Amino acid sequence: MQNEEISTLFEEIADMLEIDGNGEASHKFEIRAYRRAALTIGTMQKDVAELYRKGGTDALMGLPGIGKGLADRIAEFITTGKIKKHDQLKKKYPIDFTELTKLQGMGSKRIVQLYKALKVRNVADLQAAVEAHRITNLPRFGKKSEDTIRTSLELYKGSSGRMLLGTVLPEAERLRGILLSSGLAKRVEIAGSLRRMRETIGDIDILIVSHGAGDLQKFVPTMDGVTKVIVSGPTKITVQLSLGITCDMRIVEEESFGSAMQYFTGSKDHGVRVRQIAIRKGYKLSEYGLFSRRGKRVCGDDEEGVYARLGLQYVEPEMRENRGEVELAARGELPTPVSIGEIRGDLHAHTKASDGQNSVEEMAAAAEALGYEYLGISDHSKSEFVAHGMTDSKFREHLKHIDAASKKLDKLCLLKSAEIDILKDGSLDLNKETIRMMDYTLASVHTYLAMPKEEMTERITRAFDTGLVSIWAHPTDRLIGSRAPIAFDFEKVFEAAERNGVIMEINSFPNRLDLNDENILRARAYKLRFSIDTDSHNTQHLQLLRYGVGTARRGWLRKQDVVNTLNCAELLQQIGLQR
DNA sequence: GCCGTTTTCGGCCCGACTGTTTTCAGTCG
Repeated sequence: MQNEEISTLFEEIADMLEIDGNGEASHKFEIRAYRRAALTIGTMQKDVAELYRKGGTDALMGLPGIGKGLADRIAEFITTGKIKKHDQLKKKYPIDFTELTKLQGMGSKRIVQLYKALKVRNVADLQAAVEAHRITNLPRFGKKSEDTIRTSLELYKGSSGRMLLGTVLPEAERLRGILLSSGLAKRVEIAGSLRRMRETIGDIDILIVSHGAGDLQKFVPTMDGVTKVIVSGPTKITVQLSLGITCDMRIVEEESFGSAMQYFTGSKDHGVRVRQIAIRKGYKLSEYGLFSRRGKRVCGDDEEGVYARLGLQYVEPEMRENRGEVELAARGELPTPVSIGEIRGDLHAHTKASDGQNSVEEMAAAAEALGYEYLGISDHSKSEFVAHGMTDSKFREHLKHIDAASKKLDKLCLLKSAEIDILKDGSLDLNKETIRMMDYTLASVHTYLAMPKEEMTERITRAFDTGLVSIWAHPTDRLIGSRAPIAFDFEKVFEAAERNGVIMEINSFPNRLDLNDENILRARAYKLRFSIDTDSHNTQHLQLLRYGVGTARRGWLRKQDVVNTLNCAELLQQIGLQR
């Protein structure tokens, strides 16, 4: 799948244009167009190349932010593997913008300044320059800048080598599809951390039951997206993908498919615990099966059988992290995690009224197509200037519009909401009268993220104590690999949420996944409920829900812990402002 | 370079913060 590559190229073109054509007014907007398109392509879950093959550039122009010019560029990449404009700019600026811009405090201007002064082309060069203290003396840089860059480098290193779940899973599914339709494989399944829905992925693991390993060894290198073969044997083929990640394909026998899935899904620690239990019960468990002491295969063709034979409840992949799940499974006390089919609606979605890319009506149609009962429209409040946040008066008009749009729908119910900024002092960014017109509210912190822990705790609890917050959106504000979570006292904040009935959001956006699994597990100690939302900014984003559901399952949340498994009437009764 | 119930031109993502300056460039949301 080439979505990520196209998105990256567009981002880089934007970065390079930023320094290339200074001054001209039209330029600014061209840059913005490239960035908008990069976001659209980078977050859509469908294969953009397939969309092009089926519908040509016309189909591409149906995507938000893609017009004639950008559609042509996308087509150019799909057919030739390059974008001429990108190549030309890159010749002028041979710099790894993609990686360098991931560092906080580094924009295209500073990157180019460092390139011109110190020949910094990539993250490694930058690291060397920081260590040699060569940055401090540059014009408009100083001690503080060097420190900021050093901190960013540390955050970067902590996440490097891994890619976002939301980037890798669609690619793994595409590869699975190719293998299945090749006629060479009877069965193909995704295993590893992808199956466990970890927030970042180091490599793709795919298990295959084949009709003949020889053919697969010949076929795999020809697959679209495979750039290099690293290992190729009868049971294991490792390849490099153009996505920038490796893929391990293991060819296993049908009779040991279940035990292989169990083994290769992991986690390592979970596997160790399960194998300890096997030993205690007089078995030996490996990827080839569950064997008796005398070496006789007892089972292995399906995973459920392996767990059952060991006297364990089946453990869902997302829960296999050795966080006590094996012990609970042995006692038959494992909670059943919420599943995606139980979700009846999405409570966090933006529209053109603020920074979304689709209209209320378009978002509603997309939600209806997913079979949802309700969709909460939650646009930004006025402090979110960049996001076209709305003033109180604009909001009232907007809420009326939502009501009118809802009346025209057969099945779907549109809910009136807002994503209201929690201001610096803990007050809300809209007045009470406006808020009272809504069905429920989301509140979130978007500014002053570096606030000290005590102040931030005070700010958040004060917002909760207004009694006007239904859902706390993307609670920690972290961005995976690029922004650390805000600092607050979990105990005090969760207690404040408890006494005000504030629901914790699990934001499904791939670079957020916030709350994350660990924080959900912490929050479970309180009487709190959760809402799994997408934070959609266009119709495509509604598809991102599965990442939030995966995260919720990693946090052991059950159906009854998640408010958007309720039907519309129950939901409004329980979370609405008029409760 | 995109977009349109003010539609084929002329808008569009502006303001605060930070660190560096001595009047502001760069980054972020």
